[in-house]
Amino acid sequence: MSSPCLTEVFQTLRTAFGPQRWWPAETPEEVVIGALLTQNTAWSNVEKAIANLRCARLLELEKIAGLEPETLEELIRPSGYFRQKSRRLKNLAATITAAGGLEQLASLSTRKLRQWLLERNGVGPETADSILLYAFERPVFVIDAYTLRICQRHNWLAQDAGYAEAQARFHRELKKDAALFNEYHALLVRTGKDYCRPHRPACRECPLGRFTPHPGSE
DNA sequence: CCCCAGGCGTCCA
DNA sequence: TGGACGCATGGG
Repeated sequence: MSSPCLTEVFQTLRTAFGPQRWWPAETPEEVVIGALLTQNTAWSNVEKAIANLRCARLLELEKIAGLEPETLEELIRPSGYFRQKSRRLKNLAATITAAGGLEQLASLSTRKLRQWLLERNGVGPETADSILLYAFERPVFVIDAYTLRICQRHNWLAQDAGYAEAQARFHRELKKDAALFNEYHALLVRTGKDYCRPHRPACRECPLGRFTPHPGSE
């Protein structure tokens, strides 16, 4: 079993953990902001930054686009890399606002929209796909460090598999359903946080234990 | 003290 | 084209 059925994996996680209710945001604009701020950063730190923005009534792209860079830096400081992220978030907010907001961008095809997002400074594949899935509800599977680590550790993917390869596997094998992709990715993050840490053996109670191939069980 | 977190851009061989 | 490196805070 070097290639388990990904639908079966989903059912197992869904039964083990229940619904995850992602993305933890109240509006699509908040998803965009959170997606940028959470890059290589613990979500607990992003929450502090989001709280600062909410408290200042600045949790909107149009308002962020008009802030002084130093002002934004201080608000998002807890989320780390605050100078980079301040510049990138302001640029992204200004570009989206200039384009007429998320509602206007929603008229683009998923392919065009992904391309448009990837052209923004500071927006790579995971950030773009997170925005596509969780802000625009497009059926695009998000690959993150947890997803890659889980798939590699269980030998569902080659050890050197990258973003595109992992995403292709999920797209090939699953029905293109935004609600499914939403829940699936959230469940993989949950699983990774609890059971698939780097440099730590797989935890015994990991619900995915039975999907791990044993030596000689080819 | 250490390592890690829901990445990305740049630089250099 | 691919591997190192910088970016920064906060928690375990």
